[in-house]
Amino acid sequence: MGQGVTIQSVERAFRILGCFAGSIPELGITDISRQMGLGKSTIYGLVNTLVQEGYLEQNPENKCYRLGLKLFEMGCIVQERMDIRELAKPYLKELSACFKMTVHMGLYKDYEVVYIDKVDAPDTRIVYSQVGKRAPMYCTGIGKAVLAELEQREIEFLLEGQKREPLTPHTLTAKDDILRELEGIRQRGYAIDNEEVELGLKCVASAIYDYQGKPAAAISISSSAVRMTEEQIREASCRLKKAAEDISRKLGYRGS
Amino acid sequence: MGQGVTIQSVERAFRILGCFAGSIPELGITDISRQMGLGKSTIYGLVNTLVQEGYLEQNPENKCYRLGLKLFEMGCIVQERMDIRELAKPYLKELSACFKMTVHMGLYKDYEVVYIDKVDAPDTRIVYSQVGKRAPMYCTGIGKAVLAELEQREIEFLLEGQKREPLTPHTLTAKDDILRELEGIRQRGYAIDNEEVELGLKCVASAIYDYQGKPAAAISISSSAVRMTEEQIREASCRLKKAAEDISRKLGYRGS
DNA sequence: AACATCGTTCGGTATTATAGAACAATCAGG
DNA sequence: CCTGATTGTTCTATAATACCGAACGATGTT
Repeated sequence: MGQGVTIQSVERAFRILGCFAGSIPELGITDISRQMGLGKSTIYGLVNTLVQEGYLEQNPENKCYRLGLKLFEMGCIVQERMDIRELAKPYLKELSACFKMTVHMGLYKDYEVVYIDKVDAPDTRIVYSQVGKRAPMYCTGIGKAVLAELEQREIEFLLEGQKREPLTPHTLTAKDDILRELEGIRQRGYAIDNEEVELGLKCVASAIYDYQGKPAAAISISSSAVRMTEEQIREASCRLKKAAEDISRKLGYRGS
Repeated sequence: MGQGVTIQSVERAFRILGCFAGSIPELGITDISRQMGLGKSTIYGLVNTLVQEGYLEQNPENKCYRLGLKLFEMGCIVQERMDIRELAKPYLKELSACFKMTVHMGLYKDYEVVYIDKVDAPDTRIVYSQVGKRAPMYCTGIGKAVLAELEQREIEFLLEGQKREPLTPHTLTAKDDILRELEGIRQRGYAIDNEEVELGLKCVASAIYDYQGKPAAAISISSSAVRMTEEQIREASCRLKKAAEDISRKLGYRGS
């Protein structure tokens, strides 16, 4: 992680931004000061700079701070430049429309999955949005689909390095179980999340490869467990694999 | 602008991020160094820190840097917390479906408009996305709708402070012309962009008020000039005003 | 093969961020 | 209405820290 030169005050500034990623959207100077373990005046200067740059804004009523619009603006720019996202969008839409289920796309980044897009099922009422969120590799459909296709060294490293918690009774946490599961994924060409992250929720996922042949992302079709029958899984996995292959090819992948 | 304490290195770090907001998505150390007018080693340290925090990432091929995924993640969080956005979404969808035109929502921020959401017309092929972008007040529908409802002092200050360029032959730039236009907007209750920002593009816009009664945002219906007939403008403005009022009321506005 | 340009490293210097105490403003409770 | 404990903010001395210029090795170009 921490390699090379680090400018202390800049690092601190971003750690302050990180404080606002939690569940509490508004924080005061004292809150931040406590959370960071630094003096109030130090935080004050940093926060002031963040406000000037538009990355934080101050609620004039209670003097508390919250994340600023600039982050939204910059986030939009990043979004526009993610060509894999634009490229995959029509496939996601088609899959969602075809199966009337929710479709996700996740990027492999820093040994985790970052959800970068989704298309909700047409009948979705409550939207439990995941876009922008991170998720672990070992128990999500998208995570496992990517994990299975990584180099053996990287798989080992990944499974060694992180602790795994059982999110449901179905979650695999033992290293051997996961390795066996990954072997199955490689043979089938797609991964299944069998209520491993949330009870009553199943999904099918398939990996997307970049021009170097490395798994860079994955797409998934998810639905309530009752609707996701064996029959549906067969059909969905087939269409999903086809879509993932097409996207990979458009990214410059020349493989199987 | 620059009030209070400023931490130099933090300010510089964010100015570096700003360099990537332009049209060139990848920059090298030397590029940034030139653009910032600072030594390479100074930039190197700052960029390194930005990479460590995930706000920049390095392309391993050409060693160049680009905006990092962390900005996307943080942008998504900001997006989630914009309650006005969630609140207005159904109205935008309905307006778009009803008129088969594109609907935008813009926030008033720092004497400019920031587009925070849109719903494309159903038949839209090319998507010239504006979400996340800023736009001037004096010539856009959303900008004028908000501008007209600001306090006279603020209007004066705003019109004094910025230079206005005619984007099309229809753009109003003279202060007196604009003041007269704003008077008309206040009387009608909605603003019209009559090909003032792009030839062949018209739009109707109406302001949204926050709980303090101040204009905080606006929504607009836009379409090609040929489709936007007098008849359409009458109907659209009527529905638009109704929607804007409803949204304002949900934000806590208690007014006319 | 010489040259130019790139990203990166190094170390002395003094600018700059830091921390702690004091400030005014606000709020809660008696 | 006053007290007392918060809050965000300002100030200042200190020394830690970010800065710069020059040098490095690696690429790629002429």
